[in-house]
Amino acid sequence: MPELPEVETIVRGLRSKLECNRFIEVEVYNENTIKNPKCIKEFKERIEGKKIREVKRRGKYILLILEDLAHVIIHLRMTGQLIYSEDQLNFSHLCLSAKLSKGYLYFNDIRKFGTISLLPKDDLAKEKGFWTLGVEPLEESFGIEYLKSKLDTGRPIKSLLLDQRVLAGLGNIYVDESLFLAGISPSKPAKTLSDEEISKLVSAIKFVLTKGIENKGTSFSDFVDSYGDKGTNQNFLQVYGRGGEKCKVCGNVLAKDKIAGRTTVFCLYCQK
DNA sequence: CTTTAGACCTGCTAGC
DNA sequence: TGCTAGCAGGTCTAAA
Repeated sequence: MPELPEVETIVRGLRSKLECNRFIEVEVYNENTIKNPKCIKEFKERIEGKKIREVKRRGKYILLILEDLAHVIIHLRMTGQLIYSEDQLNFSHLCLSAKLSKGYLYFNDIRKFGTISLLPKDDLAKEKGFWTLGVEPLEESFGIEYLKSKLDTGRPIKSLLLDQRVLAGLGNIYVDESLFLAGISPSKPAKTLSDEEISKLVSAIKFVLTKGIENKGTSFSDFVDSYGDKGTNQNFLQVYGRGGEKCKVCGNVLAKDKIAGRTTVFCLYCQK
């Protein structure tokens, strides 16, 4: 579920609650959630008692940086939820709970794909997906020049945009939305994009992500922020989840196809 | 280098 | 009403 705007929404909600808070006691209910260290006992020993110094987002990862600079690296995958509460709560798919010096932190995950790693700051390369992330699409380092430097391939542009080593944080929703807004077909080979298309695409990505954050994320089914509230961005989607319905711009029926292994919705007339 | 299928899990929905 | 196939925001691996 969560792409960059959803993860950013969660992080913004957690920041004031977690920074300077402290892990008192951690319970793990699903051992597979903990990737590193492999041993749950060791995980608990290394996190309990530690103060949280900083809460950050990088791509779709949530980072809790502890006082000893060790990183708790959390990935929500499809259905993970990270919820803070002053009071104790119950969840139906709880994977981990933490009693803090003030309040409680819960990791709830229906499909149990989500992962948590705890790594010393010199060992972050062990979390490979995290370590190899590309640039942040909302930062200045992402611009026309950067995108152009990555386009020398025959891969479909959608596949490139989903590649976290190129751009950190885009997923199926925001890629489809960005390509629609830029008027580019998702299957168009990356190397055939014109300068004008590259420029439009950069703007579209930044716009779509910024709006997603303003709307506090897209809640298609499971996404909730750190307080358990839904976002509103689903009300503004142009193409995602609308296959077979009418294009909001030209009125033609939106196409649905499998591209880069993912369901892709686009307009044959508006996207070339 | 690239794409694709399968794996990891559970729940929801469309269709019979 | 009830069952089943197919699908879902993600990523990793193995195989072609």
